[in-house]
Amino acid sequence: MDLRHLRYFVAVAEEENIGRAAARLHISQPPLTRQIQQLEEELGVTLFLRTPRGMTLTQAGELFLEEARNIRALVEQATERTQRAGQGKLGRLDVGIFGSAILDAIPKLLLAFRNRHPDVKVVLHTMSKGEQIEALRQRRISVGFNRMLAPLEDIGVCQVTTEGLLVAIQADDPLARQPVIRFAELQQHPLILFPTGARPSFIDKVIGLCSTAGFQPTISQEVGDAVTGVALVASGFGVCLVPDSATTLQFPGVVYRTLADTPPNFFVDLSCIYRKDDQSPLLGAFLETVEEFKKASPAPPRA
Amino acid sequence: MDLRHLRYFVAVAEEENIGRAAARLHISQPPLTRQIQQLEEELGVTLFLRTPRGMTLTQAGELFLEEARNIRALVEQATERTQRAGQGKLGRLDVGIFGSAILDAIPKLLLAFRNRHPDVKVVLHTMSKGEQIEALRQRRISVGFNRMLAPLEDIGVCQVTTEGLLVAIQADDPLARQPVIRFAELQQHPLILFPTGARPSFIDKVIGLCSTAGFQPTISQEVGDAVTGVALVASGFGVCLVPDSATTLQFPGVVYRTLADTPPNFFVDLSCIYRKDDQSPLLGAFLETVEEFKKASPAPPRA
DNA sequence: CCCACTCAATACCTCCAGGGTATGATCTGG
DNA sequence: CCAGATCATACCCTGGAGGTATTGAGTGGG
Repeated sequence: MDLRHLRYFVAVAEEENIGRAAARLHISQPPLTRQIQQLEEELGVTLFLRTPRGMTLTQAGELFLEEARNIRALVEQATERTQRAGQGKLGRLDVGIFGSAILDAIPKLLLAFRNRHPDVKVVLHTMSKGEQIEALRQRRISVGFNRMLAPLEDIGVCQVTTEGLLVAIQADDPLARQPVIRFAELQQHPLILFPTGARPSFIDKVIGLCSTAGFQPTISQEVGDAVTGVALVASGFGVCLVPDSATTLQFPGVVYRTLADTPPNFFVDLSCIYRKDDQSPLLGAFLETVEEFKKASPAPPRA
Repeated sequence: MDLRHLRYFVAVAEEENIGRAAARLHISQPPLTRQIQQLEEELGVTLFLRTPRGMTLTQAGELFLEEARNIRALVEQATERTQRAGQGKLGRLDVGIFGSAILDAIPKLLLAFRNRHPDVKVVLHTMSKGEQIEALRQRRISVGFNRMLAPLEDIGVCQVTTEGLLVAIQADDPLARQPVIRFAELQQHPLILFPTGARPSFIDKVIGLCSTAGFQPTISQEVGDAVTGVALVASGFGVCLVPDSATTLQFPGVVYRTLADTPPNFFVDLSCIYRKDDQSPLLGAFLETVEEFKKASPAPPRA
């Protein structure tokens, strides 16, 4: 049996006349007759009563008509759904993120993606940079988000945003009175650094900035993410250098100040990573959305 | 697309290897490769990732695999169900019956049919002899049950049972003291006759018997069916001649007595009727059951 | 009562597509 | 670097789907 048989059968059942059904199917009458006979023979069941006025369904034929319609509808639906899946409009995308990156860009990006592809289920997994790469290689995620990603053989990188640097400082600190702080002025303040974990990381960037400014920083504490860092600032552990987006974290007793003299072209990047060999249309659609997002976002701020 | 494509696709998806799948399908490898390519082209979707180790499904392929399995299962089920319907093992059989025929044979017969064909829904419609024939012609029923059916051009008849004749009489009637009553002894008793409606009927048979016995009966009342007739006997309206099976009707104050001298070969028949041109396997199966039933039943009693 | 009409069925032909064999291209593991 | 595995390509062949012409059967109107 063949889907063609079902199509023909339904046509004949609906027209109750082989000639008209053949016309509807854009074939001639004799092949249609044969196909129907073939179908009946294969099933071993008489589906139609031949009357001088045409064909009428038997009880078994009535039943088979229902089934045939179901099957055809299911086939239609299957192709439609599969095509949507093939275009990255249907399916599931596993995304690795790290704690404090959820602050600004990622939610907006994911929202944009959801709007474009409402039937894609996006599943977020919080994991560190190293875990993300491992998970990519094991195909447990398709995309990861992180900062300071070194290029790798099998992993592609796509920069999502660049941000400038701010300093989070206690509101009652004398320096907080200045609208802009010079880097060297931080020398006497103990630094809270993040994230712990795989190096190189944001930590190294901050330490590098200090040496450029001519001093060795006093490290007060290393913490996992920006949120914890700013919380420690509120508690008086010191100051903390954070990306622009951290300003969405409003802590009582903490203010953010611009740094006057970060080097030109300095920025904190947020990138997403993916398998270079991943041809999945879902990944393609996602990276497309990332590109759109970069275009729509304001140009990277320069310190 | 074709059911063949689905079968091939499922095999490849399960084997994850075109060569093995081809072996399983009893075809050679190249045609299978082509069929898969064709399927992908038609859908416009990459279903498999070609790796040096074989084929693995893409996300869209995974989805299509599910759908393909569903479709194939549905096709299987459809053919199976249709075949059962074609063998008269599945479907619906509308049966016309008349009130008091439900007494003995019909329930047993329907029970036997239900046991043989548990998935056939038997729908009973109470209707008179004339209505049954009309309903057969309009295909509203497929089988009718009645007595004294004259053969017709388009309607086939099949005798189900033959029964002897009894007389229902008040228990305190003097005649009731005899175990056997001769027909002529009924001469003084008013008769309750049934059924009203289309002639010839059981009524004519009873009147004929009376004339044979040499008297003109006094007609007390004509009623619709045996149940009502026996009820009137209980109320003292007279006596009522009924088929054997009426003894299942136990009314207080009514007894049944054998008639000593009904003519040889006399019987009350119960037959079923059907369209001669009805080729439905359901009808065939039903008539088969009727034949079985007749064989299994005791030979027709002779008065 | 017969002829014209309507359908389905049959006979026969053509051609494409599905299947086969042989071979190529590519990657991997010893 | 070679042997083996795996998918892809090239090419041929045959069965079957579709086409045309015709027959067969049953119906209704004149």
